[in-house]
Amino acid sequence: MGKKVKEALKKLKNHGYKYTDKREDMLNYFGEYDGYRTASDVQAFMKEKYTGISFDTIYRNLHLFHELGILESTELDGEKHFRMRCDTSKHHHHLICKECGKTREIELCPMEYIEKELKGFRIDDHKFEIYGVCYDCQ
Amino acid sequence: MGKKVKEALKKLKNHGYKYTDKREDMLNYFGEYDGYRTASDVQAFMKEKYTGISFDTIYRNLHLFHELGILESTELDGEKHFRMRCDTSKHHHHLICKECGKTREIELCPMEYIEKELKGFRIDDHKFEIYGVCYDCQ
DNA sequence: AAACCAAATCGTAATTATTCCTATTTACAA
DNA sequence: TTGTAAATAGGAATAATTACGATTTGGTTT
Repeated sequence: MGKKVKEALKKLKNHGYKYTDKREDMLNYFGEYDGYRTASDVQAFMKEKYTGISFDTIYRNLHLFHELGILESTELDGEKHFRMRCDTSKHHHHLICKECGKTREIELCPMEYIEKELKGFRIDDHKFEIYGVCYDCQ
Repeated sequence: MGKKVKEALKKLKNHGYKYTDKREDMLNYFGEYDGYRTASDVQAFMKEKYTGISFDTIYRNLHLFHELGILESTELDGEKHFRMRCDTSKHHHHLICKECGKTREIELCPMEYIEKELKGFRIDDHKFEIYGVCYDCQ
């Protein structure tokens, strides 16, 4: 089990959430995949072992993990995608493969270079993503 | 009627599509709003005049306009948003008000500054958007 | 102006991702 | 071991979007 999964399980416990084998398996799934996965990807994986697993369980846990900062998420083609949170210390953006969801971190954040254009707007959030096809998927 | 709407109607005709009053009204709606609107916004507007207008008509025309480059689109909170295409000549990005959908163009495109990070990826597209609340909505 | 035909529209059903709800089960603390 | 809040199953509900057969209409041709 990866370090991030161990930390995530500890974080769950610290916040008073219970340990379940399903949660551990979901976390391991993300722990072993360096990219974005949809709820439906997770469900497909979980069904192998837990044939009767419910939507509710998948979605509830995804949202919980996201709330706790274990996962980060984005929306691609109308579907939410989740991935294990990158090194939490630094702000970053991603290059995302539309085939496999795998990512590469982008160092540059364009917000640093923008000041004068933001006058009058209250800025809440921003998104910078590059989409394409990674080496392995080409 | 705005210049862009006139051009759009001409473009429809040039591509062999028919003129309809519904299309003209939809185009005028976008022509008069400098920001993003959802299918449901358009529908609400169109229902005022055409009480029985169908989803199909709204969506078909939105997609057609998008295909022809009359509208540009983005996805916010799981919902497609459309706006009249900005000056088609130059690549740009947007500051988007989450309240009213109105936009401000951003001059800077971060892609210019990124080269070394893209190796091995085939780049198809990118998204740079800033979200917040505009002056009028605050 | 009448006829014709492809395009446009209506009305509604189907689809997809997601959320919600209630009854039941389970983790784990006392 | 027992109590209880959390977690889950199973399925219904919602929301945005797409699909499709039947009908109507714009615009061209006769």
